[in-house]
Order: sequence, then C-alpha cells, then structure tokens
Amino acid sequence: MPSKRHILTAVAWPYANGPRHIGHVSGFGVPSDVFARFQRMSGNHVLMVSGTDEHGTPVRVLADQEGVSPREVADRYNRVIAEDLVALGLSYDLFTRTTTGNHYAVVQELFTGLYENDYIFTHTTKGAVSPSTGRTLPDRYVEGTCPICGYEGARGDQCDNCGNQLDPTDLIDPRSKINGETPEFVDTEHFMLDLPAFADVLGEYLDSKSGQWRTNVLKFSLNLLNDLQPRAITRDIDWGVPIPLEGWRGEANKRIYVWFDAVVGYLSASVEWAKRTGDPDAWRAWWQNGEAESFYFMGKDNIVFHTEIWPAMLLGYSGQGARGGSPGWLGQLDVPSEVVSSEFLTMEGRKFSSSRRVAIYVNDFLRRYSADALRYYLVAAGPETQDTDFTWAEFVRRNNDELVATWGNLVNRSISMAAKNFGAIPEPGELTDDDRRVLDASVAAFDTVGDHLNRSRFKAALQEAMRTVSEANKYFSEQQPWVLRKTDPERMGTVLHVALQLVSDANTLLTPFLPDASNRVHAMLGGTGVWTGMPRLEEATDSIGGEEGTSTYPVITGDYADNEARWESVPIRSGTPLSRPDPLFTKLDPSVVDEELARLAEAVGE
RNA sequence: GGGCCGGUAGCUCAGCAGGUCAGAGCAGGGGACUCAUAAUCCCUGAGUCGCGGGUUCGAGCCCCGCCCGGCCUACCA
Repeated sequence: MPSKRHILTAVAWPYANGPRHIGHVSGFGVPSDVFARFQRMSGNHVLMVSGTDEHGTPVRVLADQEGVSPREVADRYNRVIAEDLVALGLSYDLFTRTTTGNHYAVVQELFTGLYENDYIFTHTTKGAVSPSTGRTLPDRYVEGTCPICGYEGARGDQCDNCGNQLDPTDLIDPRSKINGETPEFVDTEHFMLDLPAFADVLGEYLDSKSGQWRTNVLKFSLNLLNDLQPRAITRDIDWGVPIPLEGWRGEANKRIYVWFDAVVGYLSASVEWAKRTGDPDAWRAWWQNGEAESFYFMGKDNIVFHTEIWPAMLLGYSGQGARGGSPGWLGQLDVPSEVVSSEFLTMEGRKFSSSRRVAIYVNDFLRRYSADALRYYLVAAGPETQDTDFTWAEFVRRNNDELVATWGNLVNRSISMAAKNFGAIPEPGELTDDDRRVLDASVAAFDTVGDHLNRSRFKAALQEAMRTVSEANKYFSEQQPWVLRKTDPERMGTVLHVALQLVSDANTLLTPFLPDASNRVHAMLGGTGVWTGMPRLEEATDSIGGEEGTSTYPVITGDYADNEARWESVPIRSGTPLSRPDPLFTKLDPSVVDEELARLAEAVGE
C-alpha cells in the first residue's frame, strides 16, 4: 500500500444570485464528490472545500431590483444553495461563503502579499457612472449602438451582433441597461494584477502538466499565455472585500473584484475549516507540504481562473514571479496539481438559461426524484468531456433500466432469495470454476474502476462498475439457484453466497456514485457503523459582509474520516442474518416524461 | 474578429501514439427463464464516423478549406 496522500478537493464556488440548476452541479458538484469519496475510501486524507460566491455586480443588481441589501440576497441564496448541496449528498468538509470575516482577512492578506511583492500596480481608466445613483455601471450594463456594425443592442464589453470587443466609451448613444439613463464617463483608478510577470513561471508550470491534464484545459491555457495582459482586480462597487491599503480601506465605493476574492475561497475555506477543528494550522498539510495534491473541479467557463490567474496569485504571493519577493505570513502556497474541467449540460436540446427559465433547479428536481438518481444520471450521461443533452426520457430510462432493473434488482433478487431460504448469508460449499472466475473478476474491478477514478474518468468508471453488476446478474441467471432449491440445496447456498459477495463488491464500487443507496445496501447485508458519511448542515458564526459583530450562517460539514467503506473487496460473513429488503430505487412511470416536458413548456411560456 | 473544443447507428454517447476502428446502451425483432419492482439472461438488423480536398501502403483518428453547435475573449458552473 502506498502511503496516505493529502488530497485537496477544491470545488468551484456557486454564485449566490439564485438557486442552482442541475447543469451547475453536473460541472462541479457531482464529479468532485465522486472523486473525494473514492479518495477517502482509498485511505487518503481528503479536504473538500467550497462555498457560495456572493460578491459582485449580479448580486448588487438583484438587490437593487428587489429593494433590499446585497447581504440579504446573499444570505438567502447561500442558504438555498447549501441546502441543495446537502440534499445531493456532497461530502464537503466545509462549505462556507465569501462574506465571512475569515475570508475577508485571507483575501486581504493575498492582496497585500502580492502588493508588497510588487505584482500589483495602479492604473487609471474611464468608467461609466449612473448620474442618478452615482453608482458605477459595469461595462456589460451599458448598451448602445455599435460603432462598427451599427447594431443598436451592443453591450459595453462586446457587440453581440458583429462580435467585436468594445469599450463602453465607443458606444454611440450609450445608455444604462438598468434604468435607461445616459451614463457619464469619469476617470477611475484601479489596481491591476501584473499577469505578464508570471508568463515564464506559468509556462513552465503548464508544460509540466502536459500529458496529465485534459487536453482542452491545457491547450486553452497555453494559448492564453501568448497574450497575457495586466488584469484589473478592483471595481467601483460597494459590495466586495475592501482594499487593505492605507487611503483605500475606507473607500466605500472601491472594492476587490469578485473573481479575485472568489478563487481565494479555496484557501480561506481551508483556513476556516482548520480553525473549526481546533487546530488552526491543520490546513497547511494540504497547501504547503510539497507532497500534497490539489484537484480543482469546475465548468469549462472557469478554466482561465484556475490555470492562469489563481496560480499567478499563489506564485506571486509566494514570491515566485519574475520579480521575486518573499511569502507573506501564510507561507509559500502550492499551485493546483490538477484542474478538472467539465463541459456544459444542455436541456432538451437548448441551453440552460435562468432568465428564460429553461432550467431544472436542484431543489425542484430533488423534491420529486432521488439524489442518487440524479447523481447517477449526471455521471453516466453528464458533460464530462463534451457537451451533453439532458432529456427527461433518458433520465427515466436510465433510472428504470439501469438503477432499478439492473442494480436494484440484483440486490433485491439475491438478498430476497437468501433471506427466504436461509434467513442469513448462507455458508458456501466448494467453489466451482464459474464461482471463482466471477469472484476474481469482481476483485479485479477495484483496480480498473479505481484507475479510472484516479484519472477523473468518471463516466468510464461508472460503466465498468455497472458491468460488474451485469456480470453478477448473468451469473445468477446461469446458475439458476431457484432450480437448485429442489435439486441441490447446498449448491444453492453456495451460489447465493457468491452472489451476495458480488453484491457487496458492486456496492463498494458504486459507493462514490450512489452514497445513499450504498449505505442502505450495507445495512441490508447486515453491516454496521457508517458506511459512507453524509454531509449535514450546521449553523456557524462569524462576522458577515465586513459588518461588526457576529452572525450565524449555514455551513456544510460531515464526518467522513472513520467511515467503514474501503476501496477493496471485503469477504461477507456467513451466518449474518438477512431479511427481505425494501426496493433500493423507485421505478418511474413513463408519464413523468410528459409531465416534466409540460412543466418546462409552461415555464418557458410556450 | 481571435482562441479552444465538439459534430460517430433512430436516440444518448464511447472510441483515437493513424493499421480487427466501425463500438456500447436504449429503442426494434426472435428466444430462454420465473428468484426478483413483468425485473433477468441469450441471439439479431442499422452507420459514406459534418462536407470537400490532401498526406500515407493504410485516416472518424494527421494537414488545408468550408458548414453547424458550444465555451472563452478581463462580472454567470
């Protein structure tokens, strides 16, 4: 056995301007949890962190529309999202938020460290301001006529008609998308992250990942290196982390840009987790021991933040950019060892779109169907390496044919028969060649499935795991224990013993994908203790939103370290009492396809 | 406009240092069985691998052009 590894599972931070849909969790949620559970089962030390991303313009704008504070919007969706992720069974060690005092402190430390190492400088640009509110308008919220093609609905950052990049000051007849008024353009000073100073180190870094990362991630990132530009890391907005420098700290309308603070979340959440365990330095084992590995999970739209910007920030803070420098008090920080990006899920042939209500929200989904059914679908048919389409017909089919009929039925037929005839796991007699062959194959599957999981090939891993289930069904049908009951009861006992061993193994193989079902199968087979831990919601306290005093907010956490589940075939114990099991999964009536499609059509207004 | 990714059986998707690579599941057709949520098991037909060129003894897999879709292009996984 190789020594235990420290594996940071860093999961993309869902943005808190609404409930998340199943496309979101297909990208970061389910794959990261499958990975983390597998690594824990393999005996490794896993730290899985994430939280809601709450700063920035979208939350600010939504708050204005509703006439409430951004903090209220963030509180609301932080809770909604946390509840959704718990319901999905995602085993975070800590799922927190970006509005905690701890997060503010860590973000400001990163900023300060980069500033002191000379990787941040100031730059003056023209910004659009709303005359009536005095508030800065983001480029995207300025509309006007495109100076190049004449299209009237061009945005301040780009023209959707001709595709040219624009500056808001280029627009003819600029107007605010929020209230239609004509913006003023004023000088505004911003802090810039000097990305070009990291071109060389980033190049070496990415080159060292060649052959290891998915090619789309690598090629995309390498290409960006050719044209690295300094990147603004502050914005004219009042909803964000304050700039931790003399003369700026009190600036009410100038804050650190949301993307800068969001990526720091991986680190700040690790620090927060350590504080909560009572060992404030515990996070260091996953960030700076040189041996630790970090796996980042996200959708394809986020690649650049994880392969370019976040590494640059970590390197700069650690004093490893072109201008050198020395680490701040946190010490030297490790860059991501693996960036796992997924593609996008479409919905019955069209793009998910919250604004057009083409979406299936996680909480909506889980009200009617089980978390395992969704997890299964998202791994089996999700956008792992290319966009895939979610259809209700396929969901129902996967659920009925694969979960219920193939896996659920194997569990049911084998345990039922053993319970009815023996009341316990029967003692095996002498094993035949057929018995040995199928048992050997079952043991071998731990290597093949595990190999896929180690390489983040979740779809292939699940396919292999399900193949062992099919093999077990085949074995059961060929051995015909129901015939042996009359002709050779002892042999029937052996066949059922073998079948139950196959069920036990398959259940272990499927545990990362179907944690809830695996706990139930574990119990059905007479197992005790917690097989694989489920997350829970707790109320935590901290200062929120930079305000004085403390507030409570929900965090996701759980106990996973001492779980029973291990990535290996464990011999079942003859004589363990068995009773007739309840069905593992619920079969869906085909009519749900029409119902769901009607629901969607209604939502879209068709 | 630029960059990257994808376009494979009716459907959802695998495949790729270029030489059993034309695949799996489902749907369709036939058969076996009854332990099990009418579940399971076996057999079976379908494709000019987006289009047009090229490189090669040989190309879904390499090169060029084109068409379609997605993502990024400094505030949505």
